[in-house]
Order: sequence, then structure tokens, then C-alpha cells
Amino acid sequence: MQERADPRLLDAERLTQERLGDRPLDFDSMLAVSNIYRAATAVRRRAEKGVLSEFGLSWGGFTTLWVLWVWGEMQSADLAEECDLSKGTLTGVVKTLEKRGFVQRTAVEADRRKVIVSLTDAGLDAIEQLFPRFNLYEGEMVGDLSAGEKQALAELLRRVIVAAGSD
Amino acid sequence: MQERADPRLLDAERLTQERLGDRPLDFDSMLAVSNIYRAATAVRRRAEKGVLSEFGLSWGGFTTLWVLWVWGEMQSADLAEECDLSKGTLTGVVKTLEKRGFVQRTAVEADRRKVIVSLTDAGLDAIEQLFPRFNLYEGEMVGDLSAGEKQALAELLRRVIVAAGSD
DNA sequence: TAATATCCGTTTGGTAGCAAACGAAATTGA
DNA sequence: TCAATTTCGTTTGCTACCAAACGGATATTA
Repeated sequence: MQERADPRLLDAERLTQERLGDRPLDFDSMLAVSNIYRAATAVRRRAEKGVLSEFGLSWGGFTTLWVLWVWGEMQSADLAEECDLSKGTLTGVVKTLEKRGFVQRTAVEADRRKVIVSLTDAGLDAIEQLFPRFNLYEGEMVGDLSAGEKQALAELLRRVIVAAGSD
Repeated sequence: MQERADPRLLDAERLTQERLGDRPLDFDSMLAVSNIYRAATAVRRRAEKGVLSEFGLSWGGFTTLWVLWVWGEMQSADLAEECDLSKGTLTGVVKTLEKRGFVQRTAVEADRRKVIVSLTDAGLDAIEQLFPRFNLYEGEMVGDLSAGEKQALAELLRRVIVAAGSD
């Protein structure tokens, strides 16, 4: 068994099998997890070098703009939660977006501890222009997959997110 | 159509559909890509907070140890390539691993520009102990999936990696 | 050989990311 | 009402990450 290397395996996967194949390991889980990470890195890098760089945005900056666009202005803590960032990190990302003129921070009168972050007109312009192009990129990156396969992929990942997210 | 929200959708996905559902966007690709990223983040965080923290390792540090374990000692540039890191980043990661006593750097006599990175005895001990436990974690994180589903997931991601990696 | 070009790992300067500590502001409770 | 607690966003200190610049070492070519 395993006389021939599986041609669908990436080089790194194949070598791993050769080196560790005799150990009692859960290879299915290993390959699934490592490919999740590799795919995420590839996707992020591609997007950042492509569309996002034209707008001077990182992945995190883009995500933040996108969340504000879809959900509307929100308080800092909720924004961090929704962007899946720690609140400390969000402070930095918002600071960068402020420099670019894409978002603004507004003190809340009723509770002076709170801050509302919202898109500026420039920020709205940017995301309205950017997102359709980003979405085209997304299409290219998963372009090999049929619609059904994309949905299946999303669904499988959804279950991983739930399982990995609940400690 | 879409009268009822799909119960399998995560909250964020559902809201996105509501807010952007009337626009001509490629939702299948969007959900696939964003779930890839969310899953990777969840998986990484879980591993770093769990097993990896016990050994004082980041995801990148672990990956580096793992590559050296599977492939054997290698020259810096090749190690960076295999870990999917820039060479500048690798310098930092190796520096941290050196502090922990897990790897060592050796000058190459024949070509004094080059540096070979290899596991120390302590590094070998660490990865031999660590990897089986890491692998159990991987199993938990994708534990909801059957063996066939894990393989299908890995295969779908493999195609994304190839498509997104080739610019 | 020299001069030039290329190759290697490191350094630099920037953003991103986290946890934990912090200070100001609100809330609770006695 | 005032002290203790909780809840905010920010700051701090650290690692990670990249691209680009750098400087030393090797190759190339004249």
C-alpha cells in the first residue's frame, strides 16, 4: 500500500507521509488542519498583494472596513468582537484606518468610556469600490471549485470553526 | 427564496446575506474564503493557547521545529521556503528557538554565506513529545468530521492553495 | 585577475497580533 | 454618599510577519 505517491498530494504532504507514515498518527486530521492554515495564508497574501495594496489596506484593515459597512457604525468592543480581534489590536487597526481617513472615532456623550467607530465618506467610497473587486479575487482563488464544492467547503469549515472555537 | 435563514449559517454569514443579498456578488466564493480564514485563526489560537504554550512555542516556532524534524537539518533559505515564511521572518523565529535551546545554527565551511539550522537534542525531545499531542489537538479540532470528510476538506483546500498560490 | 553581478542571511522599519496592566468612567452596595 | 467593583478603550511589552535595504561572500565575465 502507498506504493505510488498520491499525485494529488502536495510535495510537503507527500514527504510527510514518507517520513512519518509508520507512526500511529491521525493523518487525515493533520492534513486537514495544515491545509486550512496554508490555504488561509495563501489567500491572505494574494489579496494583500493584489487589490488590498492598491488601497493601502491590510487584511485586518479591510475586514474592519467591511464589518462597518455591513453592520454600520459600532462601539469599539463590538467591532473587535466582530472582526475577531482583541480590543488592543483593534485600537491599532482603527488608528491606522484613521490615518488613511477611512474611519472616525466619536465619543459617546451618555457614557464617556465608550467610543463609536464609523466609516467616513472616504471610507464608504473605498469599501464600495473595493469590495466588488475583492469579491472577484475571492472567485479566482476558489475558481477551481464548483458552486457545490464551494458550499461544501464552507460548510465543512463552519464545523471546524465551531469545534475549534469552543474550548 | 431565502425566506428562512439557513440554520447552518453562522451569525455573521447570515447578517451578511441580509445586508448584501441584493447585490450581484459571488456569495459562494465569499463564504468559502472567509471561512477558510476564520477556521485558520480559530485553529491557530486554540493550538497556541493549548499544547504550544506549554512548550513556549508560537505556531511559527512549532512549524519550524516540525519541518526540521521531518526533513532534517537544512539551510536557512530552504527552511524559510518550507515553513512558508520570508527569510527575514525566519531569522527572527530561529533566533527565538535558539534562545529556547531547540535549534542551533552552524556556519557552512564551503560557502560562508550559508547557515545550516538543525534541531538540538532538546529540540528533538520537544518535538517528539509535542507532536503526538499536537496531533490529538488536530483531531479534536476537526473531530466533528468523518475521515472521508476530512479528506474531502483537505482535497478542496489543496485546490485553493494551488489556485491562490499561483499568481 | 579585477570589476561586476549575484546570492545569502541579517537588519531595518513598518503593521499586526495578543495578554496583561492601566486609568478614567460608570455602577453597585452599604 | 462614598468606597469598592466593574466596564470601557488605550497603552505596554512582547513575538510575528513582510518587503526592502544592506553587507559580506561567491560567481561571472572581460
